[in-house]
Amino acid sequence: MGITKSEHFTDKQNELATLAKAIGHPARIAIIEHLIKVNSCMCGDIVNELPLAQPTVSQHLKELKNAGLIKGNFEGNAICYCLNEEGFNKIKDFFQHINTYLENKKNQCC
Amino acid sequence: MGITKSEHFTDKQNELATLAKAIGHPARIAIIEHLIKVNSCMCGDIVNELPLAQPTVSQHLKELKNAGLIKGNFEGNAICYCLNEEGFNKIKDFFQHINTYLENKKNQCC
DNA sequence: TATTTATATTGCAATATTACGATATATATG
DNA sequence: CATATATATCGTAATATTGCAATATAAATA
Repeated sequence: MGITKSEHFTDKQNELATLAKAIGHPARIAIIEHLIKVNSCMCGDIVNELPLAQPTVSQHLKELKNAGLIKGNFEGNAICYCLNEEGFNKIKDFFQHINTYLENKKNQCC
Repeated sequence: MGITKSEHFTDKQNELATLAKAIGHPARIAIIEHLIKVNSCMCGDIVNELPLAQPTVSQHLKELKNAGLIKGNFEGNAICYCLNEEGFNKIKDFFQHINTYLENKKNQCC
């Protein structure tokens, strides 16, 4: 059906899924990596950096913004984007939990 | 178009996107969390744990397996699933990179 | 205010994902 | 081998995502 039954899962699970899903596209990975590289930049720079049309990039930026992974400020008539710490902090705990588990695990069946 | 132009991105970017996408569903988050909680378990336990039909769960398990995030072994006539360290290690570096950046960043526009 | 520049939104076609009933397959055991 | 149990696959409907051309909007400046 293409419709996720999110009402059956916890808020935390849905939130993590939303964050991971937002990261789950190569164009959005590329945007995140570019923002790390240059610290912050104009939206137009990202459009030039990616092999996608401007409306497509705008859409990807919107998804990252909605997920809380980036934020943008008007700077003149352009918009300056950069990473949003809040969003990444939410995922951090999840992966730390997993890593701690993986480092200490024993007696697995596989 | 619903078709990701993966040929325009690096292998690394596509790989990370695939991993994040696999995590990007609450049912698959629930599966990962359950496997951490019980260390390893029969496929049937996961089916009982989730509010989804058996074929749907089977499909989610397949996606996690294809992404390299879980693995399964036959144990009698059932299958024992557990986390696959390899997959999670690939994401780990990405997030560590981001976290290191976020902890040291300065002079952002936003 | 008119123009330019930068970004967002709309509308739509192509493709992907989610979900599940029905069914197939694989293993264990009688 | 027949049956039971566990899991996977198939087929299909509903919905979501991706991508872009066309267009709208917002801010700066002439």
